[in-house]
Amino acid sequence: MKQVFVNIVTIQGFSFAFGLNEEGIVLASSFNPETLKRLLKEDGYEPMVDSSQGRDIRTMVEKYFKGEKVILERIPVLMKGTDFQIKVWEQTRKIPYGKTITYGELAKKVNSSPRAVGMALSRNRIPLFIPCHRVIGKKGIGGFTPDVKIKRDLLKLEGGKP
DNA sequence: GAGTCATTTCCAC
DNA sequence: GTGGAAATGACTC
Repeated sequence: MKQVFVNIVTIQGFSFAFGLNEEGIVLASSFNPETLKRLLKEDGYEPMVDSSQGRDIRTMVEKYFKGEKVILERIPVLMKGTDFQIKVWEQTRKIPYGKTITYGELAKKVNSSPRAVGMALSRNRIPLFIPCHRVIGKKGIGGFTPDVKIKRDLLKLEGGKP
């Protein structure tokens, strides 16, 4: 059983946790530390809360929640999923900070349908590092797992709009 | 405005 | 296995 270093960041009312391996690659993240640990265990990892690892990533995450512009897409992550899901996630990572696109636009990029895109995004195990909160509906914010409220907060954080 | 179909995955039967 | 539903949206009547 492989060990995974888990960092938990609690700041500005957010509670965010991520797990990384010895190489510093992010394996999973979640807005609920318990959910993250469960995810890692289901994947055959042994989560170990140890903030001595991944300090640079935690610093970036903390800055991000304080409203600073941080390039999270240069952090290495492990994308595990179907070909289609990975394609959608890669496109999602290309969305710049503070910008949003619709499910329809993203669907066009991968030659698919908005519905399928939403499904792929809901299977995203690495929120924030894959900025799925920047993908919104054309007529409404769309959805978010586990809670749409988090998505709204993140967009407010990036856009600075009330 | 309401109904229908497209595309991919998950869940319950 | 199969059928319905889900982070939607575009098209038709």
